[in-house]
Amino acid sequence: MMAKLYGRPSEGAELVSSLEWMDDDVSSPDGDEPITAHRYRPGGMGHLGRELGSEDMEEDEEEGEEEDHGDGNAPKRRGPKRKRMTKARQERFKARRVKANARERSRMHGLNDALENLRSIMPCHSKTQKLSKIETLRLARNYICALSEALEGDQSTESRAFMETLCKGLSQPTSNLLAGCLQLGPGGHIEERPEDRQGGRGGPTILGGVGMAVGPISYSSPGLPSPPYGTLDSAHLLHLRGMKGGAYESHSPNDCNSGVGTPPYDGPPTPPLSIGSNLVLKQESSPHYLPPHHYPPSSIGLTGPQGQVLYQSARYQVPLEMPYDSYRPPHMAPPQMGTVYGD
DNA sequence: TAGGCCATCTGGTCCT
DNA sequence: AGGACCAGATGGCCTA
Repeated sequence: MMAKLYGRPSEGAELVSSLEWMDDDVSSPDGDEPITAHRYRPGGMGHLGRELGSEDMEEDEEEGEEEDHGDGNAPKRRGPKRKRMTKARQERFKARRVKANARERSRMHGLNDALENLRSIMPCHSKTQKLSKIETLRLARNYICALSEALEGDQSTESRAFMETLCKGLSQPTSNLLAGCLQLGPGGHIEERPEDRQGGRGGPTILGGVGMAVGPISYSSPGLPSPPYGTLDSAHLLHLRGMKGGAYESHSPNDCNSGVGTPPYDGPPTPPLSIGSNLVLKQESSPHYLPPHHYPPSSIGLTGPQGQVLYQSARYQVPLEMPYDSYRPPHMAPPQMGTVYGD
């Protein structure tokens, strides 16, 4: 009867059957037990179509008072006698419901758009392994905390602590994605690799023990993990380096736990870079621009129980003992405006 | 097959 | 009265 408004199979469906259900005795199909929103139509989608107190939803009582249902103890329903659900009222209700559904869809799409915007400014995102909603929110929260701590000077954006803050409470796959992003760095342009599909739910463990508690990032899987893929917008982090004395300087420490005491924030001098899998770095001219850096494997926990390197970027195999700055590949110089990394 | 994630429908509540 | 927001519920899709 109803044309599908969007792609989802169930969209616009079931309304008619809901109305049909509404034509049944409202008290309950099998008795006078109170109807709550949790009573369902068997096999159908959605709830018993009923709006308490709504004229349109007042039920068909053409048989008069509800039957006894054979249970003499059942209390009689109180309140005004319900009017019959006429055809016209059904139509009105239907139209109203359709409108409400459309509004709700649109509202949820707006919410999803906002979430997508949030994803796009996360330090790490992959074309093929999209962060789930909950993971996006968690990562965003962690990102804010990590950046706040970095601004306080407690930790460097290249530190292990920064990574740990970033990974707090994230799922294993998301942590893996982060690790992969950090590992691949600016040259890590990944385009639709088949392994991408495996990095999703329950993928191989790289960062073990990263739970709600702040645990050490440690490798917990015996075999070599397959590399997670994605990209890290490390320029995000590097903005920080140039911010001392800049617009962020006045940003006082922010307690991630209390969430209070954050002064008004004027925003960065340049909009946050949003670099997807194509890694387009286009803000070299920004006064706060700093070239992307690369995390040493040891800083993101890609080591075995004995500290051995279990996973390293194929491009940059470096000894773990080397300080980070000493092995930054020479080609990590600031890219040209509009540079597209990758193949 | 179980579990996670998602889009959608739905009824209730609050607000304008 | 109508819209926004919310939470509960369903079924579909996907992956391990």
